[in-house]
Amino acid sequence: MARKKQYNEEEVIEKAMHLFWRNGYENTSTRMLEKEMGINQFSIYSSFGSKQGVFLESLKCYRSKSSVIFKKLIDSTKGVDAIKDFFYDSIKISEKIGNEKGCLITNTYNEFAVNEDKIINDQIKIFLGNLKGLFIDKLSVNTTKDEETILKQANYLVLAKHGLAAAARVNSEQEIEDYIEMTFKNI
Amino acid sequence: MARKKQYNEEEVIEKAMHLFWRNGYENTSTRMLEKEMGINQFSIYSSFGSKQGVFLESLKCYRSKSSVIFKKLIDSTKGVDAIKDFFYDSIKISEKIGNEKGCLITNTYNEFAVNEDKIINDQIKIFLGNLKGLFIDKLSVNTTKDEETILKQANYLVLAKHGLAAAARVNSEQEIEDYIEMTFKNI
DNA sequence: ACTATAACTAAGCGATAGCTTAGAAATAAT
DNA sequence: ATTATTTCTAAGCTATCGCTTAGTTATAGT
Repeated sequence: MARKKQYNEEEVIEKAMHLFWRNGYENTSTRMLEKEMGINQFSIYSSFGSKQGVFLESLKCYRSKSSVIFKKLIDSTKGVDAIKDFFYDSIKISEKIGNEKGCLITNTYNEFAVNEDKIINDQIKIFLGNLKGLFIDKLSVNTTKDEETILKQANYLVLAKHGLAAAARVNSEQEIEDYIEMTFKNI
Repeated sequence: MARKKQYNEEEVIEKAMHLFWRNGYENTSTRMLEKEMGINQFSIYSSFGSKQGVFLESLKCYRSKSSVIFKKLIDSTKGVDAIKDFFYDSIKISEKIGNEKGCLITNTYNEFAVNEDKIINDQIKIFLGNLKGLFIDKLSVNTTKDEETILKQANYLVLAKHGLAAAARVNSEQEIEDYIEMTFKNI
């Protein structure tokens, strides 16, 4: 009964994700989005409601793109080494997904820690909470460790992942490898 | 021959520093600055030239406020333990300086890694370069370590400091202590 | 007391932000 | 072919951004 959409919502969100990844949330304007996504502001707003809506969909897209390495981590029986692999994988997947550096989640965490937007911060908290849960699972493979140690190490690893994402933006491959190896020496 | 300034530039910059610390650079407007600093936009611009000028002076103020713990690190002969003390001190001084959380330098690093403002990024690079140099000095107290190990460990510690600043914003005192202890376990 | 000069206030500048809307264009059902 | 409905384009809305300026007020030197 009516005209069809001339764009695919998943496709344009992927383009938006790259823009947010490169520039951050605040430094991405709706004009930049309409240029990158290839559709008009009207279409953006009718499909996603708001700039925040586009961003939340972009986060969803990011999670879906990186689900491969999460699945690998979940399925692994290697314990701590599975987490170490995950650290290496997370660098590789960033290059693969979009030839971008760092991690969209960490960038968002850093940007919104100061900003405070409840909806987006909740998303990040859920994401990091899940990550910590996964780390706890893998650390628990070693049954000689008590619960307290496991919790400490999981907290440590989540924060180490932040350092890794920061490193990935500017440091060399060798430095990143050094950082990962050093991190797991302490576990 | 003329009227005198009704404000002290150092005093108003300290107020600006707190505002930038809490909100970040982009999320601090000149209207917010004039309210917090207690002076008119005209006065801000005649004293500091631009918003960036106010920020650069705020960074200078931050460095001067935290110089105490840097001096302690420089003067110490305790080697690696001096760096660990510095980690603990940096948490304490953040509370002392302004009852603020995290680290203005790290916040700035995170915000401008995406943004790219050459002058401000240079300031951060200098700051982090100096920090790494200090870490190398202290690690070198242990003469059994080869140069390569020292460089790796210094890089690691600079990145660990990022994780620490992130942790300081949200985590509990106990979690922060755990993180620091874990970081220095194998150094 | 007068004057020159700097610091003050408050209004406003152009640019850009997120978002909306009026009207034209397209299409599935009749 | 007509119609109902949705998508599209392009212009424009209000708010806020960093920054400037016109005009007033205060003060040190004469």
